[in-house]
Amino acid sequence: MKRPIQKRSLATRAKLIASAQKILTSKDFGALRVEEVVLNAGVAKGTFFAHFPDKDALMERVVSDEINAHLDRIEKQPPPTNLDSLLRQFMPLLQFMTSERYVFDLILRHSGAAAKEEIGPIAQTFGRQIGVLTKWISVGPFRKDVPALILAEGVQAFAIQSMALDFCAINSEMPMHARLRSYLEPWLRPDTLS
Amino acid sequence: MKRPIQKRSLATRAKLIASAQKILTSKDFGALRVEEVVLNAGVAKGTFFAHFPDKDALMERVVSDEINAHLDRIEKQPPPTNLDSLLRQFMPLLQFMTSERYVFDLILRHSGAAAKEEIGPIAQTFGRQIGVLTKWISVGPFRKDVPALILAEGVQAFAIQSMALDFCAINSEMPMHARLRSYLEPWLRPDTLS
DNA sequence: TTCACAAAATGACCATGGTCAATAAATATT
DNA sequence: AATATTTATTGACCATGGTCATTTTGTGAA
Repeated sequence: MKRPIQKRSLATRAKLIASAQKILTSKDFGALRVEEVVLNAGVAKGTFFAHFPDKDALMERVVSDEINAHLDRIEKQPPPTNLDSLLRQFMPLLQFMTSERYVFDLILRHSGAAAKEEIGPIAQTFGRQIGVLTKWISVGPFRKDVPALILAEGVQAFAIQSMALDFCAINSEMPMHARLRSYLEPWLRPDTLS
Repeated sequence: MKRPIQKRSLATRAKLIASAQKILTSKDFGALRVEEVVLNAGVAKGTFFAHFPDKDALMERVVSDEINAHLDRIEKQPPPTNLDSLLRQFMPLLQFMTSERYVFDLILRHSGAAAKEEIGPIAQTFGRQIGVLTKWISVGPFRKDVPALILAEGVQAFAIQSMALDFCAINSEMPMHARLRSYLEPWLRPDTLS
């Protein structure tokens, strides 16, 4: 017979997440160890894996919380009236995503839902991003000959490309936002160019 | 006083690579174990890490060899005269890149050179890709209002986006090449749209 | 209250990538 | 040839993520 989830279990999960967040105030994401999380939370290692399928799942949870906070802020703003303000509103989020190589790789790995499985928290934030971008693009001064959804997906692709190149030694003379702008101008406003 | 690398060392490295390649004829990339590689090559585990900084480095080597073979073929072809033949010529490469989740993640992780370090073999193949694309785009029937290099980088960004979405359960009803085409039409030929 | 049983937690154990002090094998110097 | 010095190899050992049979705890039924 099925029984509901005990509140003890919810408390344990909360302890694990809180423990991770506490550790992350003084350590990089990449330096976080499962061992440390469970020690700090006062539970056994096996308990961790009863709550999260793997370490990535916890990191996903923490990182997606951060991304969602950015998206909350972004969604509160009025739609941008030009490309530069669109860029400006998204930059803090991109900044976070590239704050650490580990974080960027984690996000990349989970930006699409894994095949045939349930959509993960990071993939969900990508869905939200597409939502905001689609709306903003459709009401803003941007090209109308292409569906706003396609344009939004393109912006996402260019953002990822810009972030990836930002980690690259060769291309580091150009700041990320400038690179992104050089893609988005011809993508979103091809008619304004000679 | 410095001495040249011994041929014994080169032989060992070759044995390791050959061993990996042999194993990969009957196993997925993701299932390859360092233990198995050294056993098969008849050397100790420590020897492996004297030749490769980590497992990724070997995988990079093997995967980049494969990519370079594709690029050799691609570079032999005449420049495409339209978008569809451009796509067709690149599809086998993209197919290989998405043949396995492990391979795609590896490629993503190493597509940009790691900061301040030497450029890796996979990053080099991305450089080659940009080279071919830039040339093809500049001589083909594509927009001229944007530098061909920027357009080429955009194609790469869209290719990655298409591959990533191809792994995604939600979006899998649309084949990769069709998705990529829907991005590239407005990116490379914005004037042909209404 | 007691019992039965499902949910939760435990920690010894495993798998695998990676390290390093010690050793062996080349090569240069005498 | 004997010795010194640098390069290459070795394998015991470590770090860390992850598993699972066993035990503990909570809860509904009697």
